[in-house]
Amino acid sequence: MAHVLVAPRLRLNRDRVLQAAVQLADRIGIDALSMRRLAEELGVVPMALYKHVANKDELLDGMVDVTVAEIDPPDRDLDWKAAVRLRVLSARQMLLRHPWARSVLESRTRETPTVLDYMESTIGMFLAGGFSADLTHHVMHALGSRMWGFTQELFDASAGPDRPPVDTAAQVAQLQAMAERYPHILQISAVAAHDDSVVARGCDDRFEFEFALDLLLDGFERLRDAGWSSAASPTA
Amino acid sequence: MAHVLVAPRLRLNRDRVLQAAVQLADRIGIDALSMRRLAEELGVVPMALYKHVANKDELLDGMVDVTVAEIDPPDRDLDWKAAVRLRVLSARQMLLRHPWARSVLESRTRETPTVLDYMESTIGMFLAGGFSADLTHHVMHALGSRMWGFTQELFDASAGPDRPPVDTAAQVAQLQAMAERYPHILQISAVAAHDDSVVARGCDDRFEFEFALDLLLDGFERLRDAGWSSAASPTA
DNA sequence: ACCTGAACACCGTTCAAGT
DNA sequence: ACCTGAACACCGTTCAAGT
Repeated sequence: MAHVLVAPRLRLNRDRVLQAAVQLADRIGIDALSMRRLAEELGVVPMALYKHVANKDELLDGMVDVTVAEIDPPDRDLDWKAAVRLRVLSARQMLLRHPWARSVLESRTRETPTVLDYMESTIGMFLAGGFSADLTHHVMHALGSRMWGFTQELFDASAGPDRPPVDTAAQVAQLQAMAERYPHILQISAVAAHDDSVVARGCDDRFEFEFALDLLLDGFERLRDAGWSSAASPTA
Repeated sequence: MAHVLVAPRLRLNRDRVLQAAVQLADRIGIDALSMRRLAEELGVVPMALYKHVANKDELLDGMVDVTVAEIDPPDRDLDWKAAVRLRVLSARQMLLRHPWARSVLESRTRETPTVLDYMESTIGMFLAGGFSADLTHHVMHALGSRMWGFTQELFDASAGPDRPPVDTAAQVAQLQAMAERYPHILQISAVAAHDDSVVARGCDDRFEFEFALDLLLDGFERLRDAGWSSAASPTA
């Protein structure tokens, strides 16, 4: 097979395994990435991988490390708000390059050094911006996965299976049924329908992401300026 | 086996299959839930399930429907903010009952009627509260998965495998290493350390959730009162 | 030190057959 | 109409053996 010729039995090591796994996931998706498939890709028997990663879980942890390390380091010349904003958007760019990384990042519970480094420097941006440790703690929680450049979108059409093509008559009938049962959904979808596609298409993902991010950052700033403390919080 | 005696061959139907799947997932977790295991639970051969759900994906969609239907309907006597708040917290309660539902909800891309109903009525709360369709659209995106009562927490310790118990000497050494490399992480963790456990424990999940939720709701209100429109948005 | 072969205990799903 | 049996093409991982 082709890949045996392309990769003629270089000695494996952990890094080669992780790099190959990331590239393979980029190409065939995370569901199709199995230890067996990865081994085949490397021209090696499945068990050979287990010398370099303990098991599949550790492989996934390693793949997270590779991708998180791609996120730009903080820009020290910017104020906290611009710095956080830019960095989160850099994380988002990384996720656009590795679409599978989101779900893997979500399912990980192991704190690898690379992930801790990322959190450490992000926390540092808030502290340097005059946030108390108390407020920074809650702000980091509020940021949550947005720190990694993603949020759960309502329906990520691109992540799903391709819809079967629907003929125009059926589409019209479907819309009429929708209009009756889900008038509000149609109403707010129409706002975003810049082009011909009628429902839940053409939302500007970047706009939505920055809208929520800026709403949060503005809220954080307001709390900081008001001298917010969890002890005096109205919701406590 | 016990379950054969307990469930002596009632005729299966889609609803019995879904209910059994939800209960089984509550008990053994979503990873352990297989078509084969579920069939065994129902005292039936695996293939018998395929008469009632097309495949595993449809089973998961059905399980989402069952749990989403448990979320309280909107309280019409409350103003929009209190109503949204209460409902999202009700969703959160449902997720505490069915911890597996979060990841399944995240991975679904099919809009089932139950899920659409939930979105429809949530959108309705904002529209009734005087939000424009335009703003409601973006507000729903900003809410994102928080609408379902969850957010990605930084490290969900409870979701991970049990940590091996560490002896005190090793723990002290580990803390010293952390203090050197991750001073900021330690600093904001200390704030939340109410009890003896030292790092990343004892965060009040409900407090964190409401902190971020209220921050967003307040931000939404501010934009509404300012007559926000995406056409005039500074980030556009 | 690194890789292999054969095996184990699982998956989801199809197809043809039973009642 | 509903359930079964046998089979297919996959998984992750262990263990003992090869070089």
